[in-house]
Amino acid sequence: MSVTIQHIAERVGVSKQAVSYALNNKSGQVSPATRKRIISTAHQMGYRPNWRARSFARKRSQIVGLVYGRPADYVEQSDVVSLMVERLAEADHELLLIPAMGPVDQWAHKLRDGRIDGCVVTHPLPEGLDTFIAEHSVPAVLLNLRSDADVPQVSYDDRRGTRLAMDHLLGLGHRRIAYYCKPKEHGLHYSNLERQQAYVAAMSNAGLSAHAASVIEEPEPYAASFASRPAGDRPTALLAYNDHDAFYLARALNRRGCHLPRDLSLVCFNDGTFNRLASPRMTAVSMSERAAVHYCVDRLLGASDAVPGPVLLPQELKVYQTTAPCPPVSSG
Amino acid sequence: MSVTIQHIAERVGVSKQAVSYALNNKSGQVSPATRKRIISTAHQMGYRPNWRARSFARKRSQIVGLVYGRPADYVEQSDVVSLMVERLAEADHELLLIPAMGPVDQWAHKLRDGRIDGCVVTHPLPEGLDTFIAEHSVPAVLLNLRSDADVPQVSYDDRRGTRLAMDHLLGLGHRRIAYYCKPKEHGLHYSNLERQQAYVAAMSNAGLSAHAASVIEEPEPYAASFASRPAGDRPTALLAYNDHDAFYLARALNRRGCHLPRDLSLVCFNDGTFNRLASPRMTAVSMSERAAVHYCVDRLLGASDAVPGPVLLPQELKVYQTTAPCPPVSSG
DNA sequence: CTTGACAACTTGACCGGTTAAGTTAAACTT
DNA sequence: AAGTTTAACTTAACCGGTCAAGTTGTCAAG
Repeated sequence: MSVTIQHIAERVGVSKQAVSYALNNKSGQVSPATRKRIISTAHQMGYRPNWRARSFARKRSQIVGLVYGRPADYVEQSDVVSLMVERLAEADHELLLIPAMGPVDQWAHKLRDGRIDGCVVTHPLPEGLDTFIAEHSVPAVLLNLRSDADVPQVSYDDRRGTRLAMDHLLGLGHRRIAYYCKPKEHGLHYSNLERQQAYVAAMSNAGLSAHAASVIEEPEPYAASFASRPAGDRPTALLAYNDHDAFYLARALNRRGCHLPRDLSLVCFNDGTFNRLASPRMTAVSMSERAAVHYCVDRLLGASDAVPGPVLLPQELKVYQTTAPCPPVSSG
Repeated sequence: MSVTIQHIAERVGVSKQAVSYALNNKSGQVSPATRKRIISTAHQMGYRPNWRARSFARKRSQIVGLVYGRPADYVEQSDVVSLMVERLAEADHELLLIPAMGPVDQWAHKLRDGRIDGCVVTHPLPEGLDTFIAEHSVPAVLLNLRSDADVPQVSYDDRRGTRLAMDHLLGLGHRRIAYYCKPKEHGLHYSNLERQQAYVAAMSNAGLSAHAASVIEEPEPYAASFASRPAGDRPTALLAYNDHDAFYLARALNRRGCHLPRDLSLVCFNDGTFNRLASPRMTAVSMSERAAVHYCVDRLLGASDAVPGPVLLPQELKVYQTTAPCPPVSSG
């Protein structure tokens, strides 16, 4: 089959252990002359270390896993994936995708049977996975998730991000501002709660009351009702829980002749790939995904200078094309 | 540390090999009674096979790789990734992402050192990888790529797809139809050549000559020139090489007051995630990515009933919102 | 009563590395 | 010159499974 260190050893006339030492640069174990002979022989024989044997012996696979919901959820995480791959490549590691299908106890063993050296868990958090990780001391970091379990975690400062978005909308003169999300899908995620709470707080700070239709089931019915109401009887601005839902809503509104930002100002959370291609590009609260991913990877691989508690990353407001001053006719 | 078959063997009072046989359901090697005892002991001790040891001994990792360009390219491949993960999960395999960074000989050894059982290579094809794969008999399938090397490959019937799109546009009365792509980025890919050739053929079949501005460098300059010309002096329809470029163009046009499909009908290739969220949703030539991915995975894992030569998959036209009848004023 | 077949194990080797613990000879002390 | 250190190796064990080749004991056939 392929060349092993044994073959090299025979060719050079040393033991296979000497070859191992030489190739791994263990200083002071092999003479420079022998090392040189070994290395050049290895090169000339086209030796490639057997990855399976090596990870077996070293008890490390040089692979990091990404745990996420169903396979399809992964499309939404594509920015995270690409950033992770990039960061891992710098450290000579690779990324294994681990979809969380079914009950945790049916697949979570993958996290501790040696196939990965550690993992990043991202939204949605499979039920019970955080306690599983804590119980079995799986090297893991929760990304954009929160948990009471003793697991490293990074998330975003959604309260501050929400304030930025609300200040922007209020500054543009908007008064009837609603919060838009699909409660069934996102109701459980911390970010929805924090965004919604911060929204309510910002409204009351401004002397306004949270708009009635703050939680919306689906884009189509909402768009229909929105389009049928007179301009004075509907929100002039919306804060959307995420980009995905916001795009669906924008399309539904578009089809009914309502255009952004003419008929409605819209700010969403996430300024990802979709938005980079969208037209009009949405004003968005942007997460520093790069910083988050770097933190996760460095924490998993470095393990040393890690901040102990949960890490909170800042958010930024990116003003693009879907927010405009509140039209005077419908203000107040 | 963790429980091994040796521990189970000692507890039950048999050899570790007996445990191995019992747990692997090798029929006729272990008595049903013993097997039962072994399995229940294993279960009760919380035994999990060591994945590294197992893949070392079995010479299989149960991991399939996906080779693609730079980490960022992966965002465009997110649909493929999600389909692959899904299909692989059914066969108890996992997906490792292998970005193709730098010269092939610097990283291609990853494809044959045992970390993966096989791989799918997708666009863009790293230079020389096809011959590397052929020379070293790496189990691989090229997805949406063509190569003269002796490597299994799946691609799409772009000529037929182009005909569908052109028939649609011609049927709507369009006569001044241009082909839009960025030659620098996509010029080398087979699909660009085929689409362009098929476009020219369709035009001449219809008694028309290919529109002058058939190859465009960048969306912004094109949109500017388009917007500045009178309606009678510009294309009424565009066939875009891909969704990504088409979205950029649509946005650039939008900003200049040109709206789809009022001022221009646009058909693009690919009906992926972007399009699912876009507004207006683009009329697109859709690839059966699911079929392609299934073919790749099945071929890698099954290896038996494989079609020998290159496989050509059909394309479909999906009529959405960016194509409309040619306005009478500017026709002819 | 012997022989053969078969079920139900056990023994031993192996996968290809890594690592700890010798061994040997030269160099360096004192 | 004897003892100690050290460089440069080798030997042996191990990682945790898998798999081929024995070794029993039991039962049936001849």
